Amino acid sequence: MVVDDEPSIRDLLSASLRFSGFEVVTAADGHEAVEVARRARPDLVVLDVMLPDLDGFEVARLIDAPVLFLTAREATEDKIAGLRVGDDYVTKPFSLEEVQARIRAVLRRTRAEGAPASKLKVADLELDEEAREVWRAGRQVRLSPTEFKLLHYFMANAGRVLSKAQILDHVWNYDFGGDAGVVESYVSYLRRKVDDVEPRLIHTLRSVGYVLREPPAG
Amino acid sequence: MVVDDEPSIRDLLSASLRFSGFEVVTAADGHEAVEVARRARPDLVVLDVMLPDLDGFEVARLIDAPVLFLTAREATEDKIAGLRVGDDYVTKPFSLEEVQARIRAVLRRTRAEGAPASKLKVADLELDEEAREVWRAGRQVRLSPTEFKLLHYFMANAGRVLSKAQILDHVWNYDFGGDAGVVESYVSYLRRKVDDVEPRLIHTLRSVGYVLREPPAG
DNA sequence: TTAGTCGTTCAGCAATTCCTCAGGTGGTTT
DNA sequence: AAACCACCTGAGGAATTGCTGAACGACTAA
Repeated sequence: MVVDDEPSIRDLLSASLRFSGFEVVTAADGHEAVEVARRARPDLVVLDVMLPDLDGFEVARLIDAPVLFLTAREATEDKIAGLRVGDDYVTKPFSLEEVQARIRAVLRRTRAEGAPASKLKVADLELDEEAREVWRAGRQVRLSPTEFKLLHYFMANAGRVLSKAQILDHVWNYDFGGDAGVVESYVSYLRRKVDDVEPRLIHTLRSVGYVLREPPAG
Repeated sequence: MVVDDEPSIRDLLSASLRFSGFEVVTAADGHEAVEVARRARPDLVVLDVMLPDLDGFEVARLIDAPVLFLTAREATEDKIAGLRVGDDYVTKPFSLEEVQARIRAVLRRTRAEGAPASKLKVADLELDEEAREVWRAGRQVRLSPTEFKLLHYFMANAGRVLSKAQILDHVWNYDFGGDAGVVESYVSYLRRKVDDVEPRLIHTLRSVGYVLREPPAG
């Protein structure tokens, strides 16, 4: 369940989550959230702390599901102490990769049982979401946060062609104002760190975008 | 639904889309777009960013359908960050092939389920729109963007005779000023790259045009 | 404070792509 | 056979696109 009073944020999150295979319901304020949650029984709630009627933490108390809070970057310090065990938070403005990563982390912790491996693997490139580790050809590679998010997005969409605009939309914060040049820079960093051996996995499709995939045999 | 205030663009797009089997409704400004969309419930909206009354992004917010934006080549950089997930954009001046390719891509992403293969095949020549790959006689072939668009147009119209004027209208931008000589050049490139083995698939019909088809057995 | 990391921008260079043009080829007409 | 025509293709210059090193400020840890 996605709870936010701004329609643009609500749409952004629900479209992105639906695309990733989640079933999504939404609510625009605290009372609606409580009501919808009672009927829909969500596995997890993405909840803006700042709602027009109720405080996000109050809403969380009335709902029996783990919560991922959305909070303004300033108002964090004093609030995060109020998190229940199992909950987590993301600051606005966020990137979709960030939100989805946190959602998966919360669900993983919650559904303690049969923990899914949470490892992505393409050829001899491996990424462990949980441990935040990346391995290429048996060697561990250190990545910065943005490099990690970008590589994760590539690996989660291995074989699919991704435009620079798509990458910008998913990996960078939704309010990022810069141009696609920064994507080129980070692809360059990734190539140096994790794609400096054969077979090359990150391929440029000129004036289209990039793909991460094992090159075809022929 | 096609939304643009210039009648020439509106007609160009709606004629081309109708010919390809889409049902099309049109609108000339933002308010009309919102109204028409409410009644017609389009699966997708092709929307000029620059409208006389409302901003294209505002219109998009008021319509519950994925959007393919049409934007001027300059005004892209700062705007593409404003796309919602699932949306896409094409810069003016565009080619009809370009627009149709993007439309198909958006619809494919949106109707997540039962994704159609999106593969074209003629004899031992195969083209995968999604992966942007081309294979001839089991070998993968690398094509430039224009070569790819041209081959796609040929394969989507396999067996049909295409005049150079038709090809120019579909594959090249609508403001292209040059002559048909460029089509000859690109047909030549294609022949070298994908039609260098038997059976020959691209045939010249002198003073008529070209056809892509498997030659009859006899 | 200092050193280090990170995110971002930018400019110069490299690679690719686009298009034009002109000479050559081969078919068609006179 | 000669003249004409449509077409093919190689060459090359211009433009576009992408890559990467360098530099900057913000931030963090020691």
